[in-house]
Amino acid sequence: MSSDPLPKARRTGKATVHDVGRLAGVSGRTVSRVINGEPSISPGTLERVKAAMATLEFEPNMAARSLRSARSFSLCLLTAHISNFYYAEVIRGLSRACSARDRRLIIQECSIQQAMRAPAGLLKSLNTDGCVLLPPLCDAAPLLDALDDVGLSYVRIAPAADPGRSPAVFSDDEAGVRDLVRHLWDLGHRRFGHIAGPPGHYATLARSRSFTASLLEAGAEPADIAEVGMRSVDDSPEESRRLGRTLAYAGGLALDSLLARPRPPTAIFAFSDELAIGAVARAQHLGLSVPGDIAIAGFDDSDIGAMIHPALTTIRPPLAKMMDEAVDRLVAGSAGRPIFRHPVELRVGPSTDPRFHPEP
Amino acid sequence: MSSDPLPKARRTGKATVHDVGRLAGVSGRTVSRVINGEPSISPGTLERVKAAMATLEFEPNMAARSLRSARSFSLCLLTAHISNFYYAEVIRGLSRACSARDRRLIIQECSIQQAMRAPAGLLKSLNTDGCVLLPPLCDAAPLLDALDDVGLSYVRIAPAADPGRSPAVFSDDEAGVRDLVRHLWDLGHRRFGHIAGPPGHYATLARSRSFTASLLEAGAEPADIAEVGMRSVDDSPEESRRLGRTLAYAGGLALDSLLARPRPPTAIFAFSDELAIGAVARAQHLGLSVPGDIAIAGFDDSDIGAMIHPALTTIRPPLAKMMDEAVDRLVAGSAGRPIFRHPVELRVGPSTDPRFHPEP
DNA sequence: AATGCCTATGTCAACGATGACATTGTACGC
DNA sequence: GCGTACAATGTCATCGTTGACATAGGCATT
Repeated sequence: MSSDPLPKARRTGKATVHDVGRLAGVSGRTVSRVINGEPSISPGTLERVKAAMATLEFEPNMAARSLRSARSFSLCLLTAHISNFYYAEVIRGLSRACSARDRRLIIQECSIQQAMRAPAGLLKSLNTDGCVLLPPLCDAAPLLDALDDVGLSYVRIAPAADPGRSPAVFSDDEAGVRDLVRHLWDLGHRRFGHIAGPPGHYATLARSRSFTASLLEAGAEPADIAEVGMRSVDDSPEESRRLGRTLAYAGGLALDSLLARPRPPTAIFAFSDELAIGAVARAQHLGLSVPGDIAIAGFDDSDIGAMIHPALTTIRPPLAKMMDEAVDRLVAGSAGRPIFRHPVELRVGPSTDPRFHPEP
Repeated sequence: MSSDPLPKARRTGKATVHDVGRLAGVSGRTVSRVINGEPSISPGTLERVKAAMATLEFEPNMAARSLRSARSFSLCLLTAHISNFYYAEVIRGLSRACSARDRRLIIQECSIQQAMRAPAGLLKSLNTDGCVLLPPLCDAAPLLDALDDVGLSYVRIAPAADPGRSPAVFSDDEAGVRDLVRHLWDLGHRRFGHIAGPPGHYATLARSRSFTASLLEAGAEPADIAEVGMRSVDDSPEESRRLGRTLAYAGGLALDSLLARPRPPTAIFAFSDELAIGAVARAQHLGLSVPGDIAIAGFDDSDIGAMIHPALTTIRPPLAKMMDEAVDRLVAGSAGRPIFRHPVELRVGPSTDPRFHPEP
């Protein structure tokens, strides 16, 4: 029998730090240091270890890493409802940001109620280093408490108006809405309508307040600023899903009630592209021309808004950058980080601007 | 000093199998058996252990489980491009199916090229028990080889026409297209157009072939069946993303070329809702009434198709069920499982059926 | 009664990386 | 020339669970 300590038969074919170390002429501990980018590795050693890792196609065993270091190297998107409208961009952004930092991205759909019912269970079992919370969960103080309790770090995605505690990544929705108001005003509109978002969300508040404030500032008559809400959104996934299917209809209904006013608006700003699309479809159904008879704008810059006829005027939050910041906060920590309001971009399209599509 | 073996100070506040065992009066090993649902636990023991787990809010340490048992308890959605159109439903379905089986869902965006360039790296580092491969990767034999090489199990999502090797979850696209053809034929249409999907995907082939075959069977003149493709889709995420933004425009261009034919079609079937939406928007831009002048149908039953005006006639694959089967195959294995073609559902809407929306 | 078999449970070590701590070597200051 | 400091690396035990194997008791079979 060889006295040379050959690698023991392992269940997985994978190389371990010790295999790499043996090949590079160092201990496994040193290989570990290289993996973790610890300082005080001599350049020569670094080189040899890296070469050995490449030769053996070494990939660190995440389970062992997690077990020993009590980190999971994964982040979680925790959200009440995965919709079609901007989640693709959110998930894409998170996925890339995670890849870039060598983290896994876990998706967990979970209503506040679920999270509350079994916070210990669900939140602990997530087994993750941190969570990204998307708008539907933004104002959920109890959930944040539960997360604090189990010691999970998190980042909320929120509009700048959000006075909430705790780390958050902000978009400057207010500024975007101001730009939109200027655009509509410059087109000559004087009577305005707003289709508000789901109640209880800071984004709903932020966009609505900014719309009204900007209009007043521009010189609009208070009587010519109308706002209609949509019916309350239950956060259970089933209900949200059902509503996801009908949110556009809610936009249509809201349009109806705006048009029923004595002095109906000529320009409408909807909380989201989804509501705006419903409003556009409803207007078309009523035989109205958009934007000829009524201008309609949304928020999100969803792919879909760009595909309908007429393409929506909308406001684009830089989701990719925001997700990048979110992941960075979770990985690197938020300590001492200044609040940054990610600027949003007004994207003018034919749904408000007649110059885009000459009527046939 | 107490001789009672109190729980040692642990880094995390969490209870371990031993803590639970002590409380329940059994060994940690038995607790482990309960966790894993192993047989041959006496009912009394089972009861006490479960009670102890509840009392201590015990959650098994995933890292330790993974390390010891060489499983990761997580599944991965591996896809080239996360789009807005049906990914929400796919991810929702996977997320729930995973939750139900106590698995984590990891999302990995990854082009074939990326996967090929560093298969060892990327695929190994995924650290997952199995992968769900979505259409853009369906025909990627090299990727499947790479997955086989690293011993990762996987399930493809595919149309039934796909002759590919290996486990897959099938939807019966052909049957759905046949139903659609019957619907269009019954409405009196006799000249047809098809907007084909991205080249090289089995779904493109399946839907296109079934459309033509069903029409011929119904008695259509071969000269009155037109098909136009869309330009080739590169699978790099950047390119896909860019195309994601413009796929609807591709639908519009395709419509133009169908309308330019000597005997233009009166009914059009697009490979996807996304292409169909572009075609509808283009038709409306040209001043055509949908479905008055031209009927347009899609595929996917995306939320968005239901929101535009007119709402799309489309074909609904039961994605939630399919994702459930996919997860089940990965968790429980595919051995001896018969192929099941998930039936799809024709959903008729006003984009083909004039009875839905009386012209104003 | 001895044998075998099965059920229910326990003991022990090991999965692979890393925290805590130890050790060597080298440079620097006085 | 000796102490101190720090850089570079090694040793060892450990994270929490489970695979491999052992054991104790019960029942049936011969």
